[in-house]
Amino acid sequence: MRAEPTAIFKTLSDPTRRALFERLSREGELTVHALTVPSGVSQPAVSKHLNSLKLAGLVRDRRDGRETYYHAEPKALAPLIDWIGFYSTFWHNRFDRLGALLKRMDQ
Amino acid sequence: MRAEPTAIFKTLSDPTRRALFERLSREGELTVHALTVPSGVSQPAVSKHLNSLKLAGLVRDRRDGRETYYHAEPKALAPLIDWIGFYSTFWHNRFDRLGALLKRMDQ
DNA sequence: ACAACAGATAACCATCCGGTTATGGTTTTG
DNA sequence: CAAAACCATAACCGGATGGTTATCTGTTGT
Repeated sequence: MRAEPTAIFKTLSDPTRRALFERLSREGELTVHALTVPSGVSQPAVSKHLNSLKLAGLVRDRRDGRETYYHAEPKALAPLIDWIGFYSTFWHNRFDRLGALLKRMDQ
Repeated sequence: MRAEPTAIFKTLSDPTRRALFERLSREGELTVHALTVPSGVSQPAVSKHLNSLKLAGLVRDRRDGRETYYHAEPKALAPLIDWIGFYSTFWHNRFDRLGALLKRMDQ
């Protein structure tokens, strides 16, 4: 049984949500406030997006006083890479099961 | 300017649609009828999904009489891989040699 | 103590999305 | 030529989704 990539695809399909993940990937730990300011949407919207990302395993949070720090969890992208290599014969032939390969590299 | 992966994420986020792409990737050219039978949804639903995939560049079609053959366009997944490597430093390190591969493949 | 701040949740709303049935346009078949 | 087959499109419907404002809890600072 392979991991289900539907949730990851769906979570990353929203540009605002993906932008949050991108910032966290590049800048490390950030508070909700820091993420909200340049996001273009309201703070509740950001909170909801962060919760979606969290449910998909793409981010984690850490409470510190009245602030909550979020950080990206890039390993959660593995099912995506696995899917690309597994179902697309094009990539499959060229990368020989890229996902599995990268998993082995992780050790 | 990087390719916009939103459309690809969104298109692949639906399981029925992704299953169509998977079948076309594995089995090559198939008619709408052949795709409809085991899909679990109606023929118009399949046609609409195929059109979505087509708009995202993930499939192409070829008319032959009263039948329309669809086939996968796996190169259209390249922006996905590019995005993963670009925004996730975690995977970026693992993709160091991959970027060159992708560019060389573009011929 | 209290005012201000950080964040999550509730309630609501408009739009999008994936499904359906019905139908129309071509092409093949009998 | 008439009927059947293949596919696309139209029209419609219910539920999911992304946004808002309002509010609540909890924490910090004066």
